[in-house]
Amino acid sequence: MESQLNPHISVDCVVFGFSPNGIKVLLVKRELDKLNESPTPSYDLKLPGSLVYNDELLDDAASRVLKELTGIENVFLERFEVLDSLDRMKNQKDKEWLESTTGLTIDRVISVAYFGLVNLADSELNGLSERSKWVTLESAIQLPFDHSKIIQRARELLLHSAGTEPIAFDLLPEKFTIFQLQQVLEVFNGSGIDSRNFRKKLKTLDFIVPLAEKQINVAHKPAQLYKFDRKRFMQFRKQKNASFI
Amino acid sequence: MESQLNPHISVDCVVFGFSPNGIKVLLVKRELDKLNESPTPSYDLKLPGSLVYNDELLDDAASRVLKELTGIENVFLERFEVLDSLDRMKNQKDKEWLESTTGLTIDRVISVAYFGLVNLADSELNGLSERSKWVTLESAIQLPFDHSKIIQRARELLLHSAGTEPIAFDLLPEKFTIFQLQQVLEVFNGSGIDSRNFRKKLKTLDFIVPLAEKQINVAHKPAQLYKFDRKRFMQFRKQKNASFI
DNA sequence: CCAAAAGTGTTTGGCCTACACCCATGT
DNA sequence: ACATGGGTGTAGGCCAAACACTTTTGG
Repeated sequence: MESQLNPHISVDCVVFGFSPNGIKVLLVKRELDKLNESPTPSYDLKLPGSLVYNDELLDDAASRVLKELTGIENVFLERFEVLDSLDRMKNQKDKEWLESTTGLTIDRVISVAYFGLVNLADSELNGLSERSKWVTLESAIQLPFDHSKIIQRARELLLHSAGTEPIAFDLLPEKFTIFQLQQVLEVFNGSGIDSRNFRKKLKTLDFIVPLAEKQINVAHKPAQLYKFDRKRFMQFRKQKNASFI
Repeated sequence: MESQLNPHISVDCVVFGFSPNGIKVLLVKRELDKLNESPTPSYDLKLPGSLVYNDELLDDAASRVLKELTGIENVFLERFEVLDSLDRMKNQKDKEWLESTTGLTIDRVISVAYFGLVNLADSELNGLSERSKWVTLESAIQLPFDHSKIIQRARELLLHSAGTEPIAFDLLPEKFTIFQLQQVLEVFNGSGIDSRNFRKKLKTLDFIVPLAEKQINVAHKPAQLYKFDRKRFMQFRKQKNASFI
């Protein structure tokens, strides 16, 4: 097993950006110059995704590809789907593009799709590469391969999993207050969580870990800071009716 | 794209067999003679699984492989996991076996795992092939590749979805008694449902429909018969915490 | 009459919900 | 002082769990 690209296995990342204006999705530019040899540079947009190395785990490949293509790192990506249709490359242009960029002969590619969520207000997103772009969900309906379908499925997942998947924590800073967590969950819910009951509930959840630290320089009583323990959450979610809302 | 085996992509099927005594899992014998050239035939057991053809959908591959290796067909198989660790072939014997049976050079294989459920009492299962075998979950703990781990994950899925997916009704006849339903759910649970509470709960569920019919020729008080209304169930499951256990 | 499963009510404890006020800090 | 979010307790309702006996049939 050598460190070379496997021509049959790829990953694709759907990264949603959360902002008060709405939800956007992160795409990357795909250069089409080499194919049609036109004098003017041309491109279209696709999901950040690529083939996987033979000695690479899928999770690692997803993080690597996202970093390489968009500059974004430290996004928690969750595997959610396997794409295996036989007509994924039905557009000859897509196949040629993939062969020209990888230097490999491509017949069939099975793709494992990942899903992530970031806060567009985060300053860390300033490392965004030139070739990547946030677009609205409405404008991501005619993408290469089956990428529009993947985005559609990820969007359904987003709507149905606010209380059972750890997506809320992807929108929060490392250290957050209970109030911040509540605000994010209220956006998913459509608003209306009682703060006293919410705090009581959180005290029983071992994956919300209090830190020996409080807010500073805030114009109110400084709040206790907490962190999210993902491992403990993964245990928690295995229980029968595991919802933290 | 020709009809040949893809050396990087496989499917594995975890088929659980339900019986009043407990749950069993379907394994197939793997001949090891060719490897060690011993005079006495020897084999061990593994999950029914195999490489996928390049022009074959994963779902189709899973059904085909299950049919070919065990003789069982018409089982609803659900995709539930992707296995991608780098040490899936850490046992050299497994790699050699796969290479000798496929005639291919194997480096890395990613496997897509499927899950299915059948009633061991069903007469249709008589087509079971000689080389396949139902074993208890306890005796399936030291299997080749990562098959024990796959079974473990499928078992968790089974437990998690017993009360939220309609899988219990796939094991019951068209007309069933509450006691029969309870027995099925008790096997999923690992046993222990209070019949009085269970009957109370069921009376509130409109998808368990009483028929104008009772048991006949039973050596006890004849029980009311019920049928399962799938459409009403689909409505029911859309609710937030929809579980009928 | 015996075996086997059918069927039926009440009590208890835990959990979720609703609800209102004082606290610490920066401006 | 005042604005802002931080942080706390209690009472009521609902639901799930624990618990035992009588009924109906076939053998």
